[in-house]
Amino acid sequence: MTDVGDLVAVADTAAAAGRALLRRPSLHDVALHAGVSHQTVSRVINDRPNVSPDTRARVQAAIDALGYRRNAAARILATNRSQTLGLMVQGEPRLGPASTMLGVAAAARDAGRYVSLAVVAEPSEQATTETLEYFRDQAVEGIVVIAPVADIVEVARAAASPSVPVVVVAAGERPRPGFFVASVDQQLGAALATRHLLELGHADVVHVTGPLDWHDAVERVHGWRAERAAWGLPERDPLVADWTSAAGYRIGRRLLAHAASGDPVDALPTAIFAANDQLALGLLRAFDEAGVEVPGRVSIVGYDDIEGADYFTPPLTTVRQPFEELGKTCIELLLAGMSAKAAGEVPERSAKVAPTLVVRATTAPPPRAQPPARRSRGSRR
Amino acid sequence: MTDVGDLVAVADTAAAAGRALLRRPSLHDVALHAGVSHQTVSRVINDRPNVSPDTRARVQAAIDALGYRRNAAARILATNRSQTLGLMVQGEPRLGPASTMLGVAAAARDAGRYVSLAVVAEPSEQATTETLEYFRDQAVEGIVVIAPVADIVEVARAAASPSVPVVVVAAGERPRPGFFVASVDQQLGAALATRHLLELGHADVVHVTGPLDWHDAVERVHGWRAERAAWGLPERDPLVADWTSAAGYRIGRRLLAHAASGDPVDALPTAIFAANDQLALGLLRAFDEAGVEVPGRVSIVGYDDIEGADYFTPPLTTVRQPFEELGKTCIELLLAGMSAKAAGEVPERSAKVAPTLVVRATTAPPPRAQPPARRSRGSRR
DNA sequence: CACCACCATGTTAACGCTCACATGGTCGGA
DNA sequence: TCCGACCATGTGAGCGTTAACATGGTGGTG
Repeated sequence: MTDVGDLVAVADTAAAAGRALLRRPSLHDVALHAGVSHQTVSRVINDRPNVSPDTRARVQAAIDALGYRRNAAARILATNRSQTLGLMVQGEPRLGPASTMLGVAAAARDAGRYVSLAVVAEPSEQATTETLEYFRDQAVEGIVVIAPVADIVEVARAAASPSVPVVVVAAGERPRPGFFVASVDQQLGAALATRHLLELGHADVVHVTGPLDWHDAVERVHGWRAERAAWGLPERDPLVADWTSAAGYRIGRRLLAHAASGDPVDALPTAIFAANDQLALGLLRAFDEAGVEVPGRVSIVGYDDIEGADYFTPPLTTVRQPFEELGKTCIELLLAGMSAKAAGEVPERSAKVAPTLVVRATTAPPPRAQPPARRSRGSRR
Repeated sequence: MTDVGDLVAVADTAAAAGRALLRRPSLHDVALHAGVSHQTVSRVINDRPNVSPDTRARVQAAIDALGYRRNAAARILATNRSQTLGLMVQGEPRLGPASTMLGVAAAARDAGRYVSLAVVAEPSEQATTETLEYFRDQAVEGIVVIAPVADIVEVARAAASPSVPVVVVAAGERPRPGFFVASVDQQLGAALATRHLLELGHADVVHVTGPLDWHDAVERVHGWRAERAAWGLPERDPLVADWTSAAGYRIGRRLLAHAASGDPVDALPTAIFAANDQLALGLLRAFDEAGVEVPGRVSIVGYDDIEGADYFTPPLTTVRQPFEELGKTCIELLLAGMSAKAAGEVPERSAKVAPTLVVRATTAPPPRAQPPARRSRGSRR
């Protein structure tokens, strides 16, 4: 063919806009316009050496004049590299995952990659597999899985093809070759919360946990356990709940009821670490209704620092997670994995970002202890 | 070339997995394997007529045997249709936008489209333009813009190429040809909240609004205004805040201070409609501190129904928005726009989804009104 | 002065798919 | 019996790019 000659003749005389309606300019059009070969144009747009400054300028001018942009599909086809990363999230719009998503997307774009988003509604094996196929069809070069629930990780891990690195955002997973793990250090966060309470002089800290099929929940339990052990406290079980305020409230009521029953073993604890802010809110409400003072009688630490936590009654001491940083970390791991793969290595790595404690007004020394001259007696209450 | 012959010979004997390491099978490989032409294979995978059942089955078998999957890039290059939708969000992970994102992604996938995600950090013209170019490079066929702030919409509208339909998620925008608008009906939501308070017998309803460069905030003001007008109440201005609890708290304090100053014009209102739940939380806190009873002395309605709103003290009456449905609506509009464009039309449309009122415990009849023959004293505390 | 390296540039062939058209066989009606 | 319609299938070109290799000119070195 073709009428490319005509096209370019038009382009030379008419405005670029006029042509755009006809067809987007190709490398070839630019080449004709600049009086060079398409390969030279390719060299210019890819910033390759061995092009004279003069030619480079002329080509650049032609590019600008025609409003040329490289065709991504053609490039992908020719290079067999899609420049695309898959981002898979489970369909639960909690704030953390959402923020992580945005962090991932932003970091990916900074790295010059496209991001393909896929939502998997239920954490079933089938849904996960379908999603991975969806990504495979796009020839994504890496996948980020934001998977708060354990099952989904298992499937992702199993289905991950060896050639495509996967970063999973999930605390507590072990990295494997080609399978990276990024997470907020939930153990640290939980330890921070627990330590804060212990340092205030509390004899013990109770933990109200989220559902135990969530990684984050399990890790927070670990962190709490470890910190208590470090202070020489005996083993004890957490109170298992879910993430809702209703559950927090229910547990608060139960605690109050047991304490009222008079059994000293079941006395109302002086310090509670809740696995998220909603739980803390439910506890707060239960205690408020019962006239139990926070933090006078019992101290509470939450987790997440949700919007508004600073205006709970009282403002909540909690743990804040650096989600954007987490997103960035995901991409870093992925890119590292990709280039390592290209170099023939198959590394395994994990990375954690550190949460921070935000002290507000739900924590104070226990009723009868005096933290300045710290000296906790064996007895409690 | 090629060693395709060898490849397929291998495929015939070895497992598909063995070959995959060498090269992903192409149409051609499948054709060879099935003993037909590549075009016939193409017909099968595209479900086109004029293929005998027998052949179809044989081809299908070959596809399965080789684990063939169509190469998206090649298809895009050949058809000049990317099957990709751009999803642009502003980098603020509030819950609404996040849920909408997931809704969009899910609906797009159901419609067989890929979703390319881009985050624009600041709502500047430059950032927006860059994002649109990023999409243009991928030849997206439609764009969803989740743009809570006015400016970004303007830019998107201006930059939108006529050939790519744009759906903007923004209340109050006017659709234009090729520029669709999807939104939660914020005016309705605000009216619902206002009406609820008025129906309880309150003489007036004050509105604490979000920042007025947000569409949603402005629309809620409109809805509140309209409902008050419908009840024959005189015009009045809203109290402008932002979305934070701190602002709600500050406004609550100001209201209390004015009321304490004794000027009857500035008496403490009996009913407040807050533009979101965080604001409502701040108000709740201010009133609680001052010993002003909610809902005894003043009723409050929030907006969003954030997690935990049911365990505020007291549980918050609020307005819930159907974000997932909104996401679906976006895709419907976009697909309709795309096919209309293909048919040569250039429609303009908008669609709204309806929020619902969730009545809980922060609303009650006003102190002296008697809908259910209640009779409370004017004094407080 | 011959030779080779090196630089700027061009030429050609994929990449894997779809589209438009070509081919050959089958069947029914004139 | 012959012809055209229609069906099943095949052929070839082209989408816009990159990769590999080819070419011709220039300059430094022995």
